[in-house]
Amino acid sequence: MDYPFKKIERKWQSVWQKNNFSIWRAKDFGPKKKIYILDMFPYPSGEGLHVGHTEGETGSDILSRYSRMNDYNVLHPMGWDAFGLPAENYAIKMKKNPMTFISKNIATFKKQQRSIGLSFDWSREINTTDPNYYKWTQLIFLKLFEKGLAYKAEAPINFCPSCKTGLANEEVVEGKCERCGAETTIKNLNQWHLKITAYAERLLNDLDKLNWPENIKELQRNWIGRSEGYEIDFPIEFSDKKIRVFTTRADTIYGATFLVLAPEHNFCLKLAKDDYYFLVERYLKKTARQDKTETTGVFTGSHAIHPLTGDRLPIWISDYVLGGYGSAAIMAVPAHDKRDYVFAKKFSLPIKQVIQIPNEKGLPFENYGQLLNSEEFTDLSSKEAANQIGNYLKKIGLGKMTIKYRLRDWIFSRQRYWGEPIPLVNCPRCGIVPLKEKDLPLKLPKLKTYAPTGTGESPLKNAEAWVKTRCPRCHRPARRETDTMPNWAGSCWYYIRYIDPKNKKSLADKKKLKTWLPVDVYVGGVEHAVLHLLYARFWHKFLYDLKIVATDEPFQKLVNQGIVLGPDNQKMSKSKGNVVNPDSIVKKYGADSLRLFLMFMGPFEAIKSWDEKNINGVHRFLIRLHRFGQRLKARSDKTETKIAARKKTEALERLNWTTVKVSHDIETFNFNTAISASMEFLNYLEDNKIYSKKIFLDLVKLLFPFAPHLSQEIWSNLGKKTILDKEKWPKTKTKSAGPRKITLIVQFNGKKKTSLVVDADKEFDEIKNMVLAEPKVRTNLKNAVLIKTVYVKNAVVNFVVKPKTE
RNA sequence: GCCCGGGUGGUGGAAUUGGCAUACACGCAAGACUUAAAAUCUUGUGGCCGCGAGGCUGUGAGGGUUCGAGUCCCUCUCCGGGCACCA
Repeated sequence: MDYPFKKIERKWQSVWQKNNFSIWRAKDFGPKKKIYILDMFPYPSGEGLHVGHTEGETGSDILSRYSRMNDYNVLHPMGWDAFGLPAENYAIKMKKNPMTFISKNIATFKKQQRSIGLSFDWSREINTTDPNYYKWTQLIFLKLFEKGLAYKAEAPINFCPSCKTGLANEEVVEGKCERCGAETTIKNLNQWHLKITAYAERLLNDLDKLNWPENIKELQRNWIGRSEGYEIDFPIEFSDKKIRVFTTRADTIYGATFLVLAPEHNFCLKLAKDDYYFLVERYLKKTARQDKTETTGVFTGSHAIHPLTGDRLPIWISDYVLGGYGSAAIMAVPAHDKRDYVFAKKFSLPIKQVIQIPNEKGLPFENYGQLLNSEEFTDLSSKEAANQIGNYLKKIGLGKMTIKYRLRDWIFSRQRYWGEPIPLVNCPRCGIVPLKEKDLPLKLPKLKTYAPTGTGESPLKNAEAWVKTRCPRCHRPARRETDTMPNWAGSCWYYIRYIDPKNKKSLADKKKLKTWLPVDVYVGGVEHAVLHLLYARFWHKFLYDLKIVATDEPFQKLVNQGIVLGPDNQKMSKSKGNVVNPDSIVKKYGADSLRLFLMFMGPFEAIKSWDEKNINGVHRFLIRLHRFGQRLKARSDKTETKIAARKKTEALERLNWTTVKVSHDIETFNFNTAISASMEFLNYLEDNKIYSKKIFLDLVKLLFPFAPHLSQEIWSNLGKKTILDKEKWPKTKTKSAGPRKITLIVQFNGKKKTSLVVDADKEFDEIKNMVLAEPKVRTNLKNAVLIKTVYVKNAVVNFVVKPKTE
């Protein structure tokens, strides 16, 4: 028989809702230990909550409810990352302000979150598009500007022709716009940048301190891409100028047979000799860096002088050398670099081997062999040679050690409407002038049309009345900056605002910040590894330098929920029509079943595919749990005393074990095994007819974080008046009272033959006779010669034998 | 090409870190209840051999270390993810 989940869930949700959910409100100051459990706040899209959100939010909810019962002061807030393109596109289509769309969606999201029983502290709700919120986002930008970390520069940047805006490096995935999937192009635009590269070293080093999944740390390390190497100057023949190259392989310098400049290099045209000028000019014009497979290049006609050998090295131009990395010029060592090799082959340039490659097959080019053909450095190891050659170059003034990063500065302006306006003014007299703090927030104006201009400029350009202003410094007529911030800006510091969401004087009160930061557990998807998570760390470190926050990292522990694929094993998306809406599951099976199902599908961090038929398993479990509660209620208290003492001791021991297991598994996000341990325990109670209210109520407590509605219902059905959130988690004992029994495994040659129950912590001599008396042991020993006996206390005895030979 | 993960029944997945492989659940099969079906309950369920007790075999492949390997080491292979003319 099914249980009345609809009635039960409605009932307890309305109890929790009293006083605006005050039971889940975090106390800023108090004697309890704090824990800050944070979800990556969602973008309130028109599609509503999907099972991906639900999975992560259920996981953090379980930990939050568990923590409350373990006497923690829990901060578990929720809010809305509401700037961004979908709302803007909707606004363009409907000719309405994006806010109307956002408000409606937020209402839907909240209703859904309540319907699955998520225990957020709603008194701290925030919304990045609220001027009372983005006032502070703008203030942080002004601080960055003040410290010289925000600058405007014309640079070739990624541009999305469909979204009609510039993008950050991080927003381009495989040459496509991260948001809309259109192919991006490179455009020269005058854009605001944030100098994230100034923090590269710290962003890299501090990863070591964090309790994050190793793969995410590795993604950030690769993205930052630190390389140690040398800058080496190659004098140009018949000139006093030098070409500076960057290499991580100074040891291969004797193998350099030509130089290659990126087409963006300043010297390209200057170096082009008469006969070659036309060719070079043509090459520079047509190169578009589209085709990465074809090797192209052009000779300048000039030569450089090798700083050690004095050889003449031809200087070439090719787009396989990048303009934006290193010094946009390389020394080509075709014998030991694959790309240089391909280029040398194509244009018949010399190849000179300078490192021993011991084995043709399997060894990488970077293999640290010994040097060949390298004058006094010959026979040194590659590593040693790099040092010595580096030192020598330094001595003669042609080289120095240096560190380069792959990380680029963050392109921070967007030519769109629905973002925080950049609070700056262009004054014909004073130049770029920041607004005063008292003039924040600089609110977005209402427009007639929100469509991008198509000229590469923001729609705000059209709001003439808003654009026209006066310079904050000289008070003469001036014009506002019309670019807006990217949608990542608001999410860079929202976890700070939750701590003090209504503060009118500062981002948040210092004392409160000190109480709550850092975030102890941050739950979200892996897709933000080099976007939000990198940007937020950058801003946090900046705020740390301003002494606004007291920790140098925002998120101590990070947990990624694995994505939930659709039933077809494809990523859920509207266009594929495989999106599963949690509402339909709640309707059919109830919120508790949905929660349990999501957590039982597999490890929290693993990729899972949605297979609805498995929901029967957890739903049946809840039915049985409910029924067991009903049965207990129907019995008189006298029945309980009838359970045999031995049976009861065993049950208590199993309960203890289950409690330890479930607690551990919640703390480590192994929810699937916590649930199976609970299932096993209920199976055990049923099979052995252990109708003990006391024991069962402890199981109900263990299940409360997972299935709060039904657990609370059973709790109250069995005569308890309290709210489970305020109850204490069952206590565990580390040692059991009586003599502990263990199951000893008996192996022959490492293979299990039998097992027997013995007292724990015994030496082999004490139990030897018992073991030898086992029939299986006797027969096995009879037919063999015993060579050795291995005994591991409390675990195993292994008889090493060989067959009797006749 | 480089860097991370991962490969266990028909399926999702367990295995306290070197000590009972396949817990828990799905599915399937048989049975009970039912006029019937659904729901529910009971039993069985890695493969091979055997009526049976039982035996053999088994965690992508091959080798190694060990009394003992899903777990550690080496070689290979396949799958997933990330980065990529980054010098």
